Amino acid sequence: MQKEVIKISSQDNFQKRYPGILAEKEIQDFWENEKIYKFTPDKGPIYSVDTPPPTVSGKLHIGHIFSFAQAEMLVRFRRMQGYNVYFPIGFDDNGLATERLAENELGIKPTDFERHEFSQKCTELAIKYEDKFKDLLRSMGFSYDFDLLYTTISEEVCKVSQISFLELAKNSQAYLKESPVLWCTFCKTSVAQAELDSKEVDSKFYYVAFKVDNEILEVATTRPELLCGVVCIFVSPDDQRYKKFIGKKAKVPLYNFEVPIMTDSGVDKEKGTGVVMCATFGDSTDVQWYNEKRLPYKNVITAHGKINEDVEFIGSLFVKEARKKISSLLKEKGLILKVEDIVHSVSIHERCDREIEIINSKQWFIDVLSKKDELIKAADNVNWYPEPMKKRYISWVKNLKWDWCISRQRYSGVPFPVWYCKKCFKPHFASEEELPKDPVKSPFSGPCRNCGCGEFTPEKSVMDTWATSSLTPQVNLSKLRSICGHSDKNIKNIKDLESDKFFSEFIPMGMRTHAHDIIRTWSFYTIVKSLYHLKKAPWKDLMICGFVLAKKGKKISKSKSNANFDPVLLIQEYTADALRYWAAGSRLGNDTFFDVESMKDTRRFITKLWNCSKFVISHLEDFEFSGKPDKMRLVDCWIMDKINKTIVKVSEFLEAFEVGLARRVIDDFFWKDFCDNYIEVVKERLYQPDIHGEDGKKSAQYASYYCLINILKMYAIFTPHLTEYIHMKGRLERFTKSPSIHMLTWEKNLKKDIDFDESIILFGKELEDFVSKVRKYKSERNMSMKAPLDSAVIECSREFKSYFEESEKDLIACLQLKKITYEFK
RNA sequence: GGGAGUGUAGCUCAGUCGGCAGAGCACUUGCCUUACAAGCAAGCGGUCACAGGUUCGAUCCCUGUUGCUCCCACCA
Repeated sequence: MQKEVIKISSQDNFQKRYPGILAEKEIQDFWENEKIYKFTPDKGPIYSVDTPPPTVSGKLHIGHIFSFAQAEMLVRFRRMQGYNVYFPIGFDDNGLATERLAENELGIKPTDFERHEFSQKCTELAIKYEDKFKDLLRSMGFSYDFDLLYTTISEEVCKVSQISFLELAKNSQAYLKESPVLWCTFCKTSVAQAELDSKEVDSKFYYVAFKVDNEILEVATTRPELLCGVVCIFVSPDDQRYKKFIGKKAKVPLYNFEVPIMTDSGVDKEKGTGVVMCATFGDSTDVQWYNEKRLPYKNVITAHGKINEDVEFIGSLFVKEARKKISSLLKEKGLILKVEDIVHSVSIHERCDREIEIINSKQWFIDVLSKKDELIKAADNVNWYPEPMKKRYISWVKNLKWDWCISRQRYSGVPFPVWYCKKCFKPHFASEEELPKDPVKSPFSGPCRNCGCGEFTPEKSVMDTWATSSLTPQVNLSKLRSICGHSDKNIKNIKDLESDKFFSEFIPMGMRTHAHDIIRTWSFYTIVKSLYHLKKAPWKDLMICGFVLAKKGKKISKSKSNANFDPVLLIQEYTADALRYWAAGSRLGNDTFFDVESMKDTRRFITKLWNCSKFVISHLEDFEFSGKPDKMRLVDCWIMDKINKTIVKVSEFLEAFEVGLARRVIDDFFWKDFCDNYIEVVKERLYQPDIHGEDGKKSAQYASYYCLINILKMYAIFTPHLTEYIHMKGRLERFTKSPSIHMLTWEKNLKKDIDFDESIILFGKELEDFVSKVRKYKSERNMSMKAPLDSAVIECSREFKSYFEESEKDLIACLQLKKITYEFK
């Protein structure tokens, strides 16, 4: 038999069930209308947050939601500590990812347009997606101030990015150089080391016969198509087998030109035949040798991934066709001694998964290799949460092999404000006043400062998108200045900001947050830029979140196979608060799984908090919140001390960015101590003041209100809609004097071991044990919890007897006892 | 090959700065109890990866082994 709906009070605003998604919509509108999260510069000390601008490449997935949610909880915590939180959002809408989106969605090719036309189409498309992103972020209850929004393709951001470039170029920290670069022949652009992935591929080891005088020197290679580009042969210096060849010349098969045989300790005697051919360029070792040994350069592979047309046998063929052709030619001539099937890993471009080549090309670089030590030291100026993530950064920096190539032969991106003299090729830069500048659209005026020539070609490359997003602290600073009415006109150098009054307050920013996959890009590049420009750390704290993995241990990507993880649908089905509560379920930095089953837990929580609040609030009708009553019952003192202790513990975890551990502590208190024990024990005192006295009711009202409001405040960072809805519908504004739960501050000055009476917390423990013992007795006998018992024995410490006596009436009522007797432990 | 994390109940994960091993889910049993059956109470369930060492005592500290995950290197 189901119970009838119980009427709580005449003014009851509480539906039987929390209305979920409807409530969330109502609350989001309320926040927006009341501008609850609006940033106002002069409201107090600023706590600024550098949030990751998501790449506009289609959809936001559950992984974004997971890490964004964890970070946002921290932001809410800071806000409720009284900080004036600067919490912006940006979108990264320039770069290859957005180009790909435009190509796929609009069915267009960049080569069919002028650069700025194609770029324009990308931007228009990006705006469409950004609106969707915004809707989703809003519907998650993320408390950004959308007025602080920036996009990386915008003029203001372009300007910051170009200023950075000019300044680095001026200081020779950015330089133009023709040299071997990592090159994607599919995307037809240079890329940086950070954009490489690797992949295991099936391949073949060809054992090829080189001739030295009249002897055969066997060389194993996976890339016989590069024979025409061989510039040297290397053997290990202590390899006895080949001692006699050192210093001689080897004749390259098919092509019959001669190359020197040299030694290098990097050669692995065990691998292949222990003889390596060095071509320009098969891999990064070739580049290293080319640089170290000053080897000649032979142009084999073109930007389009074909063999140079002048090459005999394989000219104009794609690399893989060329490989086939060369290997069959070698076979025909009996120059292949053996072919071995192998699996080896190759570098691929993260955007297209195609194999990377190394070609000679003129590009802009930012020097990082010569500053490795400083960059490693710079890691110490930031607090890494969790700490071990710092090691990933350090190992990345240690292993860097390439300066940061920042020019991309692409379309959508920040242009380089540079023109080159047609005659002497000297680069000429735009002046800071005219930024942002697209040199393709506006010609350079004035003669060449080197040769006097009047003709120039614009730099057609655009910048790596990270060259811009590495400046988000500066972008945010610039935004702050502009909303404060300070123009950026006088800012010619990023360094000029140093004298700015906002600079010292804003930089380093309070915290940066992102998932661990972009340590080598976003963290690293931002640290590079701030080391060069600002000479200080970009942020104080760096919070690094984990990933959401699909069940198989696979990364969830944007691919369709993971459509059941679509956040929009999940919010519809389970509410944003449910997703948020789930997101707070794991430790910082740890990867997690998403399983719809886990949504059951969160639904259970939401119902519980709703019902608990309903109960407490229904007993506050005649409650006046005017300080602590004189006579507080001990049980009430206990629960208040217990929640104070909980607040301290939760704050400690949040200070360490551990939202998951923090939530667990609140859950324990809320569910066990407060709901299952405290409320049950004081219930009758609230219902029956005629039996238990008006002061007993007042004491219970005070304690239960105090706990409820603090429970709501703590949960407000996790489930902001639910807690706000309770605050609103429960008319808690009567007591809090605040329109929103999110404008309240957490209890302050609760310091560990100062504000609590430890003995009363021990008493509470014994009280809980006693309640549990009686319940167990009834449960074991299949009795109803309501069934009366003639007597029960409290086994307690002697010192707590008087405490228990004071609480006897509560216990008798709660447990339906007739008599209580005591025994001492 | 180098490094980091991790291995605790069927599942997901806490925890112990060395002292009887914890939660939620799942499962079993019972219970309508003036908030909540989307609930409550109780129960079942563990060689704390393995092997040594330190210790009165080790799941925790140390050494080694091993499984898994990730980062980096490996690309001839």
